[in-house]
Amino acid sequence: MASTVAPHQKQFIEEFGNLYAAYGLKRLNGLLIGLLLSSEGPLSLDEISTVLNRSKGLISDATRRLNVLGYIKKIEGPESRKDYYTADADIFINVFHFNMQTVRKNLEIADRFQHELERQPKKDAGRWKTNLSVMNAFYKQMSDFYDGFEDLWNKKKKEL
Amino acid sequence: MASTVAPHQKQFIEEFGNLYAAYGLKRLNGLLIGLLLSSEGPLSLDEISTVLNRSKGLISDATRRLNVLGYIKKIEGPESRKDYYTADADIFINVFHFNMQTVRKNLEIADRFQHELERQPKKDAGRWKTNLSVMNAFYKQMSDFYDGFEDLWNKKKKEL
DNA sequence: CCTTGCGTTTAGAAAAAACTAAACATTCTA
DNA sequence: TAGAATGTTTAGTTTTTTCTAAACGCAAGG
Repeated sequence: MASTVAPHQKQFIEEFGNLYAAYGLKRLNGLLIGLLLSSEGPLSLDEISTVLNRSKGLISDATRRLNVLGYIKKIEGPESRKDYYTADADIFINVFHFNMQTVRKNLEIADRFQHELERQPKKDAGRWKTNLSVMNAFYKQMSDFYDGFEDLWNKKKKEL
Repeated sequence: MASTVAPHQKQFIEEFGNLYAAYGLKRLNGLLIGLLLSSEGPLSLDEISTVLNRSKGLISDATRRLNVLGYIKKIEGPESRKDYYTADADIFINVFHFNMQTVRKNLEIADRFQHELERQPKKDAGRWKTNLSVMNAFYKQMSDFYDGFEDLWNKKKKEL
């Protein structure tokens, strides 16, 4: 497998890095995922390390984490005892699940503090109360929407 | 206005800080927004600075940025020339718009590189091509969903 | 004008994150 | 069983981010 990469693949990888960075995630994770998405076959640690120009230890750590998150997959190398990595087919939905968690967390917080304020009614918390119910309504709707989204995607995926 | 804060408001503020941090955004922004959401009236720079225990310069900078993003609003103080800040009523939808941008960016990238690969057909880019079309389909659907979400929310907001 | 009360900018300190190089552990191979 | 090829852990360095303290600028009121 080539340890270097064509110009527009390089560009794609960079875009992914930037995307992840802009999103607050680790730039390196973006680079890694961009690389695996645009590579024909699975890549070894050393290959990734060379292309991305990072030390082996760092890549070892990054791949392990991304593997746990379900963003990339470890492949048993056929011949040697090398590990090979490839982008998980469900990577997009898995990243989406991460977002979903945040939405659920928002909803949970709104709920919790709404109950808190009811249980122990404070004067001068009118604004807070109002904000909590808007927050609750918003993330409830979003949560429902996300469920709908996932159902639809699962159907569409079968067609592809 | 009180320069200190009840225990469970403190807790709410912390939750918001953690939420933002977990999302990759600045923890301080979360704290600030949590504070404003749970405060009865607008707060001055100095009050925010005291409650969050950060220097005035830092808070000055943070508020200005959040104001530009539309997450918080500057209120003209009636008596003095102090600036007062409050959480924008549309804060949740505005944060949502930020996500939307990322989704659109993903879609744009998928599109762009699909065209790139067509224009200049590489052999051994089968995997990349497949991934791009999955990516395209995924973020297209998500983009559509987001539009639908926003329409529905605008309707629901009128009821509240 | 001079002073006072405010928000902003800035230089640099402190803390956190990203990264490297090297030691280490494990497993295969000869 | 020694050597080679691998992935992991660790200690420490570099880079980036966050934050403070103080200087600054500007407007209002005497």
